[in-house]
Amino acid sequence: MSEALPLEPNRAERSVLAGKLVTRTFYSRPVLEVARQCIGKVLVRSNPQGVVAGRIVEAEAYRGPEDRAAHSFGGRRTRRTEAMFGRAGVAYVFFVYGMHWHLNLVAGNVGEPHAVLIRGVEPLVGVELMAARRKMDAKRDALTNGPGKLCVAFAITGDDYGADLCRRGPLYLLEGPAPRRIARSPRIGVDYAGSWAARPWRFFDPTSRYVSKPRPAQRLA
DNA sequence: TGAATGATTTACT
DNA sequence: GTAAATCATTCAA
Repeated sequence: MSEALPLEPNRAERSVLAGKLVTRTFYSRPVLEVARQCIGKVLVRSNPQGVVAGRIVEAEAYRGPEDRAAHSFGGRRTRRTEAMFGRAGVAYVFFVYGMHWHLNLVAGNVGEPHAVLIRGVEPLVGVELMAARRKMDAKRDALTNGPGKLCVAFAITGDDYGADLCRRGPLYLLEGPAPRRIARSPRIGVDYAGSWAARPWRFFDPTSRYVSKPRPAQRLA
């Protein structure tokens, strides 16, 4: 991308990156708790272009096999969903609408196909690199306020499928200050799931600018 | 083998 | 506000 990058992390950025790794036991719990408590944790991406990191401000729980909104509904186990059936603390990455990647954290015990979709992140480290990838100004909320947008900013693709988030590799999660408040609502974009769509399994920090904006169709509901 | 669709984003009227 | 972009995955046949 840009030849001027990467920049060395500054003092504040180094402080963020010095945080403790989130351990696998955190993920090996009920998916609703994982979704709620991952708000405030810090997602880190490290690759040859540089390091970017951001605070998770919005996430949704998907609890297969009973949850009709989950890709693992009905116990569907395929090449795509396989990661959700394995150990917790790895990345479940998938491609939708012919153009967007989405990142999930695998949760629960082995054999329980649960996952947490990351929908919004507040930039903390490498904002200029994110802006270059997004081809927009670094100050805009739209940089990382949606599941597909943040995957572009973090350069997350199918290559990250199954990545272990519990060690300092290309993609991992660090502890961060807990938010003052956590709000919840129904999940976005899962109207096909009948009554499951009404369950308040979306969690977010209501004070953050980087929570995703509802689409027109959502606004009417 | 083919048709339908989606855990969305962007551009445009 | 609406529509286009664009393709892996899924399911039916």
